[in-house]
Amino acid sequence: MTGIVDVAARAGVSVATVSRALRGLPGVSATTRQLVQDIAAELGYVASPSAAGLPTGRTGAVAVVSPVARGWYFTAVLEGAQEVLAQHGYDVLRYDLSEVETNRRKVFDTQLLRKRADGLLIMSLPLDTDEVAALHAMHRPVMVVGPIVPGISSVRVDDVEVGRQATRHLVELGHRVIAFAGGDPDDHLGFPVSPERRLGYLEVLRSAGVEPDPRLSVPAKFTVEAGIAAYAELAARDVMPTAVFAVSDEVAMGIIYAARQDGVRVPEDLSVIGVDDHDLSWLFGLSTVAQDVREEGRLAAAALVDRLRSGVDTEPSVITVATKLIARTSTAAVRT
Amino acid sequence: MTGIVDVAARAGVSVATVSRALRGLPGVSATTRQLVQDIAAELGYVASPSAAGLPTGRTGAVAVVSPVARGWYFTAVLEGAQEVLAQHGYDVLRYDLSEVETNRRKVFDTQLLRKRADGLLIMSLPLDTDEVAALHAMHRPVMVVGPIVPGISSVRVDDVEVGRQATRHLVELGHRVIAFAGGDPDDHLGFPVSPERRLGYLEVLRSAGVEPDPRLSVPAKFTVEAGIAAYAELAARDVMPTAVFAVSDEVAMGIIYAARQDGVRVPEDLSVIGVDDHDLSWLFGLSTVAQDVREEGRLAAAALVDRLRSGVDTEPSVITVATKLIARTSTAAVRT
DNA sequence: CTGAAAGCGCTTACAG
DNA sequence: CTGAAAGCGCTTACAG
Repeated sequence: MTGIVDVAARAGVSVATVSRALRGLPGVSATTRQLVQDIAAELGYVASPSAAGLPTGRTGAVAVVSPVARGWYFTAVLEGAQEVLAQHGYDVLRYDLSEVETNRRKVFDTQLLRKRADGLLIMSLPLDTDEVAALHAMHRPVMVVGPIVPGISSVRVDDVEVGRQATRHLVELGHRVIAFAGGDPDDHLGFPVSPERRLGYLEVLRSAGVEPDPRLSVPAKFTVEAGIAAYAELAARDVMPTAVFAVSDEVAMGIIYAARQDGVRVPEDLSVIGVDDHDLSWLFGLSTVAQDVREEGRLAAAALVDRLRSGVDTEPSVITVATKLIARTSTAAVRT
Repeated sequence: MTGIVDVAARAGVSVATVSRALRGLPGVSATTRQLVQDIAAELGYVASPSAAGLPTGRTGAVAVVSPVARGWYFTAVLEGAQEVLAQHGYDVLRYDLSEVETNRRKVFDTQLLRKRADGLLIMSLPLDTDEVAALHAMHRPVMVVGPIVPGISSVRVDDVEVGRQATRHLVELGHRVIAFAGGDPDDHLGFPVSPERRLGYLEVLRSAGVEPDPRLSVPAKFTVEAGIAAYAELAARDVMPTAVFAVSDEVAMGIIYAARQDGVRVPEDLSVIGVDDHDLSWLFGLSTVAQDVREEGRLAAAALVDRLRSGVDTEPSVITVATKLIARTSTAAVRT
């Protein structure tokens, strides 16, 4: 394998000069630099990250952590992040927390990740106090996309506003009996997305003069199956809504599916709106509050790269990305 | 940051002993090993991969390469692969080739990846001769999932059989005028998936006594949009099929969408079958030839780990994963 | 079973 | 502008 000494020998200079020339460091004559670059290219030489990382402490890699391996949202964030990380020459190390406890410990093992990656991009993960402390102890730049975590920079959407946008759309269509599907009763870590979206929902309802009916709130995690279950739950209660605001598009898809199975027409009998603008949402004609998740990934990665470059650990910042209502055919004016 | 010398000092042994004890190497007394392990745990010590990698040449990471950053198929393979890679302690380095030429060169830059990763998992990528040569020159274990590449081990499904299974299902439902949507006219690299699925289609058609009509074959890449375009193309021709075999579920979704927009009922007027069993296929009632993509990822990763462990570069092997017809509601008996 | 020491391939003060 | 040399934190023959 070609090493720096091969390049140095061939170029008739020292390895120090090769190192400087190739990394664009000052103090190398233009001629020498050109020569070294040419020879490196000819030999196909690339510095070994392991070897370069030893003296510098830098790995040239960024770890991207998500709670589960898949899901539309996480892959979209990853795609955006990877795009800008690659542009800046960073490799992407991917971790997920699906084999829960083991991985979680592994990821928050200060030492491990610190030795593997220069920075950390964490997706939408409820973090407990210890974990936040571990993250700080890592002394590496960290960005989270999703929730606001005290002391850590993040890219997020305004979830209360998301709830307002969705509910306002339904209210403007004349709906007054509006259900909310979202929030996980098992979630003891206080993942705030669902509660905040619900807050916006409650707020708009009240300002429309509607007193929220607790029977119209049903729990649902962020899956299609949860949407199906939420519809069943709703149908079993003694008040039927004319519209439902689902916490995500996947939940909305489940609700639409279950409603149709149940002989309920969407949107004639029931309007359904989701959140995200999932890749396939348009296929369902799903109205939604769209967020540009790839862009969130890009912004987070860009901010991370900035901090990696500058070396200064700036004040935690919060970037809020705008969301936008997209009305399609799953919502319609209430029938009178 | 805690290093091996800290552990050694605290345990009152040499760094060599710490190294051996922690890696489970023989030649360490049980007492010493226990002591060292305890102290390492207490200090939260983890060996630096960079430092460990220098003398050994091993990085502890596997690179997973896909042609594009997303898509249901690729994320499913990644999920499966990551699962077993993580179990065996390998980190996952993720690359995609979306910023085409640059990245492609980067990935197939023998030296770079060789210095970054111990092994390579390549997804469904048409590889040209030079690239295959580069892969071999890397002298690292390589697995591909998807196509068969000469001289490289792979995990794949039998795409001709996939074509047979789908077409046989339609033939058994009485269909005789069956279209095929798939194959990319721009694909000059000869990516064989579509052609092979088409081969199975032609074969079953002929053995049912039907002479394939070239007007019933329309091109389509692996996207929903391509499915919509394929339907339009089909509808514009002067022979209308009673069924269509789409090269993937996403293409099938597009066809169903476009057909319904066009006032054509599925399955009453048109039966549609896809391939994959995409996560959301059941929502569309889509009949499909299912492949267990996560399992393909797992198998590929397991084979890779085997070769990484054994060190011997075994003969290229090909693992074929079975596919299975799932009949749902997008296909029905032909109307008489 | 254990340790001293060389070496992996780079980077970075320090001299010149 | 350039080079000699120390050092990054490990692993691995080699001795004992």
